Amino acid sequence: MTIVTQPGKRAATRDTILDHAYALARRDGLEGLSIGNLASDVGMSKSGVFAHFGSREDLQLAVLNTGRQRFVARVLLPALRQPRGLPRLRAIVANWFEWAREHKSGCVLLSAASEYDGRDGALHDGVVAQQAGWRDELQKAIAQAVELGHLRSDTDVAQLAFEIYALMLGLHHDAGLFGFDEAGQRTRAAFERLWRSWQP
Amino acid sequence: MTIVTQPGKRAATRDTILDHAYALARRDGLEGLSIGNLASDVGMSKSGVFAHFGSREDLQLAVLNTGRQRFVARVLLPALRQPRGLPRLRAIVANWFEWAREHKSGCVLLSAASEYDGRDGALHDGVVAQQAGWRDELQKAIAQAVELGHLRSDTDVAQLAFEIYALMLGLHHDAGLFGFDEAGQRTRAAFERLWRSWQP
DNA sequence: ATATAGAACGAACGATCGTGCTATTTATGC
DNA sequence: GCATAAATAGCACGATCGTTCGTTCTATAT
Repeated sequence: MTIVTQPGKRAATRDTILDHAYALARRDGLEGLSIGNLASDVGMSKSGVFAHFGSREDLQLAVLNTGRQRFVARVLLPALRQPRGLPRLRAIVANWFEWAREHKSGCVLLSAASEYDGRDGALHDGVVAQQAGWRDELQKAIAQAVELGHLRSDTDVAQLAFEIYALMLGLHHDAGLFGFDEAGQRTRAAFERLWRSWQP
Repeated sequence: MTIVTQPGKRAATRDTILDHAYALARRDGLEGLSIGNLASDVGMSKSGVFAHFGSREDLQLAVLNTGRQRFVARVLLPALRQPRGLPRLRAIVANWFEWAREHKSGCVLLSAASEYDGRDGALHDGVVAQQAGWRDELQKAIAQAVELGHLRSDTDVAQLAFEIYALMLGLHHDAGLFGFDEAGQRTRAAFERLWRSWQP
């Protein structure tokens, strides 16, 4: 036989665990994630799950990384297939909007940001790195739109990135507490105003 | 003697506990708040602390309420001494800005919003009520500014409230992760643009 | 001063936490 | 098919969790 039966058996199980862990962390946050809970959710023993990560903190870091990967795959990568400049930037925002719709009941990345902003340690560092990296991607897309003349040439790139991010925070916040539909409308209206005010 | 020595001895102790609990919850969130930790922080026994609240959930609700009271006292009440309309609205934003500076290492109300947005129960309901109440106050102040002609007569009150709130979320977020100073600048710049675009 | 009520303590409970360690099962390489 | 290695289970540990209960201390009222 030997299609090298399971070269990634370990990795596959780990992915399954992370899949469940991600779902649990969406509800309870990374701090609310416990190995016992996760194990019974996956259908494994506590020690079986534990062996894949070595510590709870490493598990949390892995879940954070899972969130990062999924966000990039859902929001950034599809947008990179759009032409540089405003089309790509608007695609990022549109994909992000859909991400928020799919994650209105809890986003690991955002809850991690508020869980670890006031502490220190590996998770704090991981969250800051993730957020800084995403902000950087956002700024790159904005800068290209400025260079191509799709946005006003005096656009403050970091400022616009901040405002875009703030609106998405507002969307997540209101969607989680008051429902997605109204929050989505407000966010759309705000973005239209935002694009207009940076129009060349 | 009898100056009715301590009519509020119980209430005073409760306030002391809540003061410590509020500080701990700023760091660890309401979900990270534990009675044992709190007791040793206050310098009391676990059961002594527990007796003041009856359950952990009631303690968490009391801390949430403490946060609400402090926010109102710090942000809303001083602004109510300003004349109605734009002055009052700007005072609210300015006080809120200072609140964010003082709470850059963690705000109970905001972390509670992200901890309980995807669950149900008394804490979820409390958070939603608190947030809805604050949004309502914000809208009241905006509506007055519109009525007095300080803002464009076609201003969408709920929309402006959403955008103000989103900017403050951005401030909290960036201040916690990247430092207050830059986040503060961005927020100020965004507000100036915001006021201008709703100017009559 | 003494009786009474209130507040805080101390110990214990069952449960769960993260983390080791040792079997046992399962999959791989010859 | 068998030896070997990897993956998972089982069990136990110390710690901490929220909660209960009975006791002790403190402050009030007579």
